[in-house]
Amino acid sequence: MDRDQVEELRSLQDTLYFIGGKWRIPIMNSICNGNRRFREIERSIPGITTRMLSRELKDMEANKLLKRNVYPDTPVLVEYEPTEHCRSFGGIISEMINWGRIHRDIVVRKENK
Amino acid sequence: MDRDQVEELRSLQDTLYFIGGKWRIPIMNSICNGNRRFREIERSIPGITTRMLSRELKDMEANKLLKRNVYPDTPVLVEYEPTEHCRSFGGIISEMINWGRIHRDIVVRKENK
DNA sequence: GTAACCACTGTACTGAAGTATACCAAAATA
DNA sequence: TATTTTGGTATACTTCAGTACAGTGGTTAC
Repeated sequence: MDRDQVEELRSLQDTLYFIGGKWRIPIMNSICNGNRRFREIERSIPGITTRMLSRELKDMEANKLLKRNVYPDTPVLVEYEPTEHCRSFGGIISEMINWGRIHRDIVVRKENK
Repeated sequence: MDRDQVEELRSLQDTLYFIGGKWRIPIMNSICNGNRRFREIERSIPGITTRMLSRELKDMEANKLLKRNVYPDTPVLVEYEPTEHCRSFGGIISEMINWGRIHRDIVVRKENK
C-alpha cells in the first residue's frame, strides 16, 4: 500500500465519519432544498423524531454545517441556514440520489418493513 | 413537500442504507484499487477485524457488489472481484475522498484518538 | 518441528445510536 | 374555549454494529 492510498483512505474515512448516522445527510438535503424551520425539516423527513433532529441540528451547528438564526419577534422564529461547508457536499448528495435511483432494484432494503 | 422531494429522499435513503456501516465503503475502495485477496484487503484497511471483513464481504457478495472466485489449486486461492454495480459507485467515493481532503481542518474526528 | 501465512468462523460482550413517549410555554387558529 | 402549531427538552429503553479474541484446518518456509 503506497502513501497515496493511505492518505486517500484517511480522507475517505474523515468524510464517512462526518456523514455518520442515519439522519445527517437527509437533514442536509432537506435544508439545502430550502427547508429552514424546525417543524418544516421534521415534516420533510418521515420517521425522524424531534429528539434526533434536535441533536443533529445542534451538532451540525457546532460543526459549522449550518447557522441557527433566531428572530425574537413574537412569536419567536428560528431558522436554520446551510453554510458553504454544507452546500459543498451537495454534489455528492445529488449523485447519491442518482445512484439510489438507478440501483433501486438491486439494493434490497431490510428496514422499513 | 412535493412528490419529487419524496422520491429523492427515498433514493437517497436507499443509497445511505446501502453504504451503511463503517467498513463498506473502505472495502469497496480497496477492491476497486486492485486489492483482491482477503489478507490483502484486510491489510489495506487498518483497524478492520477479520470478523467484520468476513461479514461485509459475504454481505456484499449477496448484494452483487462483488464476485468471489475460488481457485481450488493447492493452496486454495480466493479472489474478490468488484462488479459493475460496485464500480459505478467509484465516482462518489472519489468525491468523498476529495471532500474529506478539502475539509480536513473542519471535520474534527472524535474517534481514532 | 515449529513458526508463520492463508481464509476464515464462533462466542461473548459493549456502547453508542436510535426509538418511544411525555412534556413545556407561548401563540395562533377554529 | 379547545385544539393545534412552534421549538424544542427529559427520561427511559432497545437494538445492533462493531470489538476482542480464540480457534480451525491446511500449506509452505526456515
